[in-house]
Amino acid sequence: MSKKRPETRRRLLNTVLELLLSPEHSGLRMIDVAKAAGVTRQTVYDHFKNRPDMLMAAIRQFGDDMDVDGLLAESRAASTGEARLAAYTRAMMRFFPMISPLHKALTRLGEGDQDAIAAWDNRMSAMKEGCVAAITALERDGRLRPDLSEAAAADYYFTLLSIDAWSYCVETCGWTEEAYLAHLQRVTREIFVKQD
Amino acid sequence: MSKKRPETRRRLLNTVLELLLSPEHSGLRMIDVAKAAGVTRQTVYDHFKNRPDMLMAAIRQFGDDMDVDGLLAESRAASTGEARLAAYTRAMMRFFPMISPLHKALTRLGEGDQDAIAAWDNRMSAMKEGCVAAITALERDGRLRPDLSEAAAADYYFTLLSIDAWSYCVETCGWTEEAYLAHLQRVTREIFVKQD
DNA sequence: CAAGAATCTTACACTGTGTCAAATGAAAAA
DNA sequence: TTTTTCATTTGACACAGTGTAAGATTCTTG
Repeated sequence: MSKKRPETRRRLLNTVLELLLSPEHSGLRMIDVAKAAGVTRQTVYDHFKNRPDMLMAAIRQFGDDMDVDGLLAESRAASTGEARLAAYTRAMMRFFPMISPLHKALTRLGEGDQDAIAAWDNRMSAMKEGCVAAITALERDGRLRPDLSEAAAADYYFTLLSIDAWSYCVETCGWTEEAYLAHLQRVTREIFVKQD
Repeated sequence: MSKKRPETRRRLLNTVLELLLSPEHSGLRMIDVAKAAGVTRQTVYDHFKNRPDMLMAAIRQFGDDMDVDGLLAESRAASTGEARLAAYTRAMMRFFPMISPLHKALTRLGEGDQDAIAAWDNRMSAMKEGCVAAITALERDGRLRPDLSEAAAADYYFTLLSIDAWSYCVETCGWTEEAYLAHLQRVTREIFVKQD
């Protein structure tokens, strides 16, 4: 059921993502995936247990195709807490334009595909660890605002790094990506970093 | 199709909300609504054109049942921009616990019920006007940070008043509602209000 | 009571998911 | 080259859920 012809599976997953990200995106039925991949509906079921399983596999592949480590390298290499915070924020802002289309596509599939959405949310919340690491580095430098606990600061930093907030300002309100990043850098500095 | 027996329609809408907000919430089929309301599936279709239409009516009723004007009175009556900003933030934080369950229920219905979700989003983004009003009042007092345009400040204030951010900190991370409100008051003041 | 409206009953058409078994076809092994 | 094997195809089928239709009831109200 899982690994018939790797090439076909690959093609199916690419097709799923393609359809999911296509502007129309009016449904995404199994038959649509099959047709677009030049294959029978049965073949889809030969490769994936069911719809949620197929979607989860597509999401996983999408994630794997991205060079996450490369994006995070600068942040991890930062020598000071402040530098790490800024670098992590910058990294996430580079991330968002890549994942935003898929994010929006997934939020509009509900009910039956709950598992797939959970898989995505899980990937997203891996970001939280980076938030914790950045705040921890800041605290270690003695530069975290004294009126904030490490946990609370990490929680709130995570909410500031919301893709929905980014999407609203950049995609809905027309901010440039640079303007949003600059704004967020100022905000995080003011909120989290102890001022001399 | 719309106005048969007002009492029955009312009962149906209440039932929809009840089921939507119930902890299990495993599906919400038309038949579930009918049974729970002690009525035939046909009767549901006698009162609502289809599923999205029914959901939209339920959402509308939910909104109408809330005393929005009462919650916003303090903000509208505020004499200074700073007071208005603080009052509006406070009002929204009183709002969120009431609407959060429905918000979560709606985000997990996708695809076919897109219209209903759009109706909800529309109601939510009415909040934006309050954000603009608060920021405008601040600007009028000459207390808006000079490095922020009125539009950009309103955009970002709106993202800070995100129910998802509230939900994450309060419901997921265990902040008290008071702590979140206090935090948000400090953050908005620091970000938007010109410091002397 | 009688008229008219709301609701019920039963049936059907349609779409989409998931399953099954046998037929086909193409590539690897003999 | 022939055989074997395995992915894919074909053409069903069962099932669940939505939406529609027509006629039979039951209720409200004049």
